[in-house]
Amino acid sequence: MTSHAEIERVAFRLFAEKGFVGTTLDDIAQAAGIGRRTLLRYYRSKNDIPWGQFDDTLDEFRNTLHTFDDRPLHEAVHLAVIEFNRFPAEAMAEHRVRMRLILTTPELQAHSVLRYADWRQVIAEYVAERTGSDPSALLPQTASQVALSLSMAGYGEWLSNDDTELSTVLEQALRTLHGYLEV
Amino acid sequence: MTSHAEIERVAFRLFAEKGFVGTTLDDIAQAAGIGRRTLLRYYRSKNDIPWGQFDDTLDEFRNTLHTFDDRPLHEAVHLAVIEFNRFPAEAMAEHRVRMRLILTTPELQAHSVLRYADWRQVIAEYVAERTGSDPSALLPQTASQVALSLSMAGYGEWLSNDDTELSTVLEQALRTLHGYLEV
DNA sequence: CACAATAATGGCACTCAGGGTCAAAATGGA
DNA sequence: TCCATTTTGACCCTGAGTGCCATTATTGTG
Repeated sequence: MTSHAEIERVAFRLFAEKGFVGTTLDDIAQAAGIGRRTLLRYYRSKNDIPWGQFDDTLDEFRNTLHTFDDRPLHEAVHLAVIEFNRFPAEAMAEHRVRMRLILTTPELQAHSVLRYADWRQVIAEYVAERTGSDPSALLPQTASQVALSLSMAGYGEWLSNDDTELSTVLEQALRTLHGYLEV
Repeated sequence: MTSHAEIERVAFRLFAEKGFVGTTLDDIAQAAGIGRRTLLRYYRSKNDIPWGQFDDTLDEFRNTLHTFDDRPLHEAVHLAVIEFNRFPAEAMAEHRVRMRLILTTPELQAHSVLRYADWRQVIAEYVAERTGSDPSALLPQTASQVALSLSMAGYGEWLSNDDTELSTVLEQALRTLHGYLEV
């Protein structure tokens, strides 16, 4: 019996050994004891393997946003982003490995915008709903783009300091933006 | 004699006819009267073809930034971004086609982060220089990420309204961010 | 003008990602 | 146990991208 968890365990081991590019789908399939064709049914592409079940978390993200309906809009988004990036302590080590791979491998960096497009859409829809506008309008799009850019800046900082907290750097990124825009 | 301009003219015609994905490198090479191998020496990849000589514009961008050394930091970046996106009136139609292709084709959307990485780096280095910090520090990274996110939001708006000015929407995007963060 | 050095070209063969098709195998009721 | 429905993986194909190398410009020099 094969599972996503098992495949990812095997894949990450190979990525660590031979690098993402240096690992072929055949390598992963063989190491996982399944056919290459089957592997590509579990994941839409090689680039999607490191993302695991990311899409499944978006529903929860949507709910989290509505948790903050009573807060000012920008604050609601900010708090929800922080909440989205909260993981149990024992999962942080794995999350670091995963995100370091994604954010340092050019192929995966590129692919990430496609995965984050849905994430941004969740924010855009929330902002649109609260402002009575269309998700494609300038405010929802700007808010979601900026939310992503702050997350990226935060993650970069987080990955370069092993002893920082994700929630802390995301907070710092927002404060940094405030300082940058006002001074 | 083949030139980048000639190749791109041929390529964009084919992209318009058969779509980006539906056009093969063989199609382009054949239509341009060159070998596929040669085409891949002119452009690092199929994804790079729509970008033309983008990298060459970065030196000018760097200079433009220093034009605004006497302005507040965030203003200097903002003005330079607008200046970077100024094109002669007769070039705007082509620029629209180019950017619409890039921003609506998933493969090219993904690839764009790799191309924009160098653009962001120019901003990060400028901000680092003016604040006496490292380009990889949080402020330079945040500033460059946000500058890109505002540009993306602006371009989205620009592409959806044929009669808007690029400089206008970029201005609007920044004002929208201010409004979003303060209200 | 001729000739040598250097650069550009494109043909060939190869690896790898990804997708379509289909028969075999596993699964899960009735 | 038998039938129906997924799941699997083997096979084959296309297309991007790379290394290698012989051929063909191009350019500089006498």
